Amino acid sequence: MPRTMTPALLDLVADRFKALADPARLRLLNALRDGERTVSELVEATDLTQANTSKHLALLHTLGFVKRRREASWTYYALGDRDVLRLCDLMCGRIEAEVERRARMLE
Amino acid sequence: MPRTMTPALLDLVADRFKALADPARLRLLNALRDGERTVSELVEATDLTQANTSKHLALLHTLGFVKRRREASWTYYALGDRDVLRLCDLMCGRIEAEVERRARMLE
DNA sequence: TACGAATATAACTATATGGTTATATCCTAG
DNA sequence: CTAGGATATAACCATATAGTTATATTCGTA
Repeated sequence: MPRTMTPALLDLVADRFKALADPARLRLLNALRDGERTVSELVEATDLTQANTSKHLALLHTLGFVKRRREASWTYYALGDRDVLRLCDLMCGRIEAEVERRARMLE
Repeated sequence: MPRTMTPALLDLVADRFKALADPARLRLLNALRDGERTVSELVEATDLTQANTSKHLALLHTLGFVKRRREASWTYYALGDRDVLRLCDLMCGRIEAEVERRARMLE
């Protein structure tokens, strides 16, 4: 975080964290782990409705978390870059640490 | 992100991203960059109301993003660990990259 | 051209949550 | 033990948004 966090920059950062702050969107990103998928494949993989899936994907795309490629009548989505998973991994690491800390307190 | 993202784990991750998905809380974390601060100092630094500040700090504390220490009638808050800023830096890095990409497209 | 599959969007509702005001709690001084 | 400062909590309202249903769009094909 740069020292000079203007209110505008703070809003941008907050918006991006907000995009990751939803279980449905995290499921979608996780489903893209192994490569690109069509919307229908993502619907299948995540158990979300088609409309809901499209809406979430649109948001993730706007913020660059996923990229897309049209081919015939399908849209293939893929992770935007490696940062996405790195962010999630960092968060998971925190949770693991927390769980361990709690386990140790119960010993 | 581990391969097996159970719904419960997804909720935990989402909750943590949600904590960072608010400009007011980001301001508080940023204000803690250089070390611990009392609540009143944070109120002063962020222009939030006292009640609002306390509420946000309570949430950040629950999730381990800040730690606190009571001394006399003051509560000193500090960053929970280095991950917090690392997460924000990653996000800022994404934004910078995005801005640059856009600038290049206008050339 | 008309149809159907794949995807996107619009309108709506219900819920979650950020900010405020008011009050409670905790601590120290006198 | 009372007063006052520092912090936390409660109750409330207004807004934002996730999910749904319905419809629009886009594209290949009969």
